[in-house]
Amino acid sequence: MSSGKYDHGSIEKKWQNYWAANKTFRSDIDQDKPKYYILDMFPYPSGDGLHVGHPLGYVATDIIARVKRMKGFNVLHPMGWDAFGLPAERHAMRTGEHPSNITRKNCDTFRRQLQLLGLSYDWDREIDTTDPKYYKWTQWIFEVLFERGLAYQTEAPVNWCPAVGTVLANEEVKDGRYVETGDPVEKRMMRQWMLKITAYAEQLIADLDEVDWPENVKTMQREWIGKSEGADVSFKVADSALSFTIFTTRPDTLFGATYCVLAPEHSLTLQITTDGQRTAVEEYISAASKRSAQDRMAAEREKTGVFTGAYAINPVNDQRIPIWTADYVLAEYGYGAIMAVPAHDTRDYEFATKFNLPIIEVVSGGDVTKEAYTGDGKLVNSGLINGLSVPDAKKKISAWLEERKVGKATVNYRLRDWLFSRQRYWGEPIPIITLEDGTQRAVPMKDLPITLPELDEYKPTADGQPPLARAKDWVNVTHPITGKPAVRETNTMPQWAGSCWYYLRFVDARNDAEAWSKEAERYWMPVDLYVGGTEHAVLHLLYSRFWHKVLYDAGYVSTKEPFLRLFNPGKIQAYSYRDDNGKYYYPEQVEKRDGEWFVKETGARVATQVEKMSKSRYNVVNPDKVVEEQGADTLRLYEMFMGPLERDKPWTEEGLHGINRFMRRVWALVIAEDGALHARVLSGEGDAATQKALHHAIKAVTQDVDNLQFNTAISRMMEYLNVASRAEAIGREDIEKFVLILAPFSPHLCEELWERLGHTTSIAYEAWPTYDETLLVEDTIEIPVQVNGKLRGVIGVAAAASKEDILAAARSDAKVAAHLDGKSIVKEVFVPGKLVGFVVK
RNA sequence: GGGCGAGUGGUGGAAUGGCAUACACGGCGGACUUAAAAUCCGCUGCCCUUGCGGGCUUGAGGGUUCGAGUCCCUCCUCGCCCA
Repeated sequence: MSSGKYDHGSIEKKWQNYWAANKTFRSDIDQDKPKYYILDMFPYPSGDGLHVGHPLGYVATDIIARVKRMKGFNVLHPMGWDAFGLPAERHAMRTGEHPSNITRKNCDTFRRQLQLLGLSYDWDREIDTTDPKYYKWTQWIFEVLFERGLAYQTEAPVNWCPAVGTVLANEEVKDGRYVETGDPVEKRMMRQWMLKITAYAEQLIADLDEVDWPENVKTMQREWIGKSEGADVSFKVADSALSFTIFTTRPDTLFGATYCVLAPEHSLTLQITTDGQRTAVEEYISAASKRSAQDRMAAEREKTGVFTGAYAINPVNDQRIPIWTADYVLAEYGYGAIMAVPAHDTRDYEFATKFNLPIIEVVSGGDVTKEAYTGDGKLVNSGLINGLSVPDAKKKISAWLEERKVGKATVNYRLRDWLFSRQRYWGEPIPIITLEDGTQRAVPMKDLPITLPELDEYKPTADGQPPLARAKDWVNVTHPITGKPAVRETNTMPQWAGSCWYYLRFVDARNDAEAWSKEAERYWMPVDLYVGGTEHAVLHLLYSRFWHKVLYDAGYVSTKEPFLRLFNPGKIQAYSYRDDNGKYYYPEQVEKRDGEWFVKETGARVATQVEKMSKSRYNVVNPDKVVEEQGADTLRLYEMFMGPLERDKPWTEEGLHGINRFMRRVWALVIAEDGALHARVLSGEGDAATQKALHHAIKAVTQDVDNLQFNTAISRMMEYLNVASRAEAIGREDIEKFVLILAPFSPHLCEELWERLGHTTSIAYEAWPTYDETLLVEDTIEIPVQVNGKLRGVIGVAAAASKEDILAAARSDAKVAAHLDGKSIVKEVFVPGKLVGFVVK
């Protein structure tokens, strides 16, 4: 029974069932077709479910995936879950419920919500990073790193969060607190697993030139890696056999070094401290350990520091200069020690001014009595490099240092090795066992995965060991080769691990024999388009590029870079309502009166603002509700119509209704009230204007989709609809072409229309329509006429008219003539097909 | 402090150096309706003008150009990243 009513609910359900039953979007290797791998950054399935902001990028990639299929590409478009994570573990600590239970429930919710949107994923490739069948291979990759010497243990200063009982990565700490929970974080020395990402620093910078990514993301990565060229210089400690090495980007200013600074954590700091200064230095070190790196580096913070009582010998002039310790020098950067040149470094200048240390100018060009001079100039007060420019002085002094064996030119990176272990339960176990003699072995491949043991308690042990240490039977093992007793590693991997390589698993997601087959990797990789938020611009994208390069060097993948093109969608925002006390109200609790907003119940005035959607701001919009009331097609189209994909923009209920109206008008264009095809579709060819609008729309949509400009593509389809709904007759083929170009945007509606137009197979693999350029050519065109740059008239001329005819017509136009009258024309401007201009005096 | 991006009607936004404000929302008026919703039609940047018509307008100010939202310089505001 074909209804005449646009019933989005039944239509969407019908086609979602059809796609699932027919596995319409399943993708298999097909050497005869060009491949297209389009990937969304997979989500962490939180307990809150989706809000309408999440699927913005997913809808965009879905449209591209659908268009590519229609253009004959074999499309790989998968989805999965980045499901390890702290919230599930905290839930487990509170309730004792195993984290996998809550994780499974959350994945089910996310999958259901995504499927409601009609996204054309190949669900047969769904992956879940917490599935042992998946993390078996995460462990395998860790072993690849371990065997290549890229995973090692070290005693490292770490961010320890006592409340959570684990270490945190630097990026998880802001202002001395854990960004997720706000709990305080302190520095602590601990034995930790590290990954040697620094070994790839140079390649990670260099290969950015080969990918089509937004420049700002490339810049962020370059800055994060922070390559700087300079020199290592060795300083002797006066009256002792000790020495220390510093790194400086300005070896040319060595003669201006008036003191040295060791980081509080530097191994020599306490050792060289004189008895008189010991108490002060010890107190200072203790205070510094409580501050975060970001906090310590903050330029606006007042500099602090303590004199150690010791002196260093400047190798270039044998001068004795005091050694201080100060927390603006970080142990993790360079060697944790610097030479200070206050005349030419702003932070040293600030420090020297505060503590009355001497300032010696060695580069001319500024006024060092007022501020540090960091520019170029001629070297002064600098012995053998006097008179040279800064770059020349750098070269000469570096060579001089190298000759005397007191230093050398070096490259330094801000990037540190990646702290890879966490003292948590809900992560991948690190597949390493330690024998009694302390040697460490990777667990043989045949024994992977090492699955997580069941625990009664998910908290760290009383003596501060990770939760896995509670599973005694699990921890104590026999080494499978030597038969000797050994213990398992009780640290787990950070959440980044699973997301580092999931794009590779997708190419062969059900392979139990290997992480992926060579064939599948060669066919599908690299990812042609990767879409996800800028919040992953550095970490996730840097970590996975690192793993990918290791896998490339090990011969497991065939490309140097995993993601060819990257796109960052903006965020969907929403209006929120807040009273003077900062209390938020739901949109349905407030009303607008005379341009101001009030709480309905109390009449209190509230301020409204556009903010990021979040539960705490009472402004999230639930996609389930939108789909129920207006349909998935409306939601999809609205999100694409709101504005440029890369921009942040606010959700409005009115805008959504406007798109729903468009959906209903499209329906009514094709389907009559009785459910049969509309009479206009059945009659004749259609007029030229309607056909022209169609071909304009095809052209625009084709181009705009390539550029991810979905908002303008939709505008053009609306223009077509505006023309077509007035037409008496539209050729059947023409209406089909319109349905075809709209199909990737609103697939359910278009499948239904396609069927009612008499087709028996899915629209998903129908050929993408082409446009006829000759139909777009106008016979007569309107040409604006300017006099002295101001628009004075518009003339209609034949498109083929000559320049002379058009200029004559322009001159004789009544309005134009009035502005030419009594003046002399000094110049005529003629832009074919565009404009005529006169310059008069 | 440095780098990058943005700033256009009441709102979201459109515009290879060439008719600024497409498309949509909202608003106003009308048709249909007992009425409302829905739908359809018309108008809708601002100012002056009864009208005809005229002037102004892309964060501010300058510049290049016959012509600037678009290119260049200075500045302001907001966002992000680095410090």
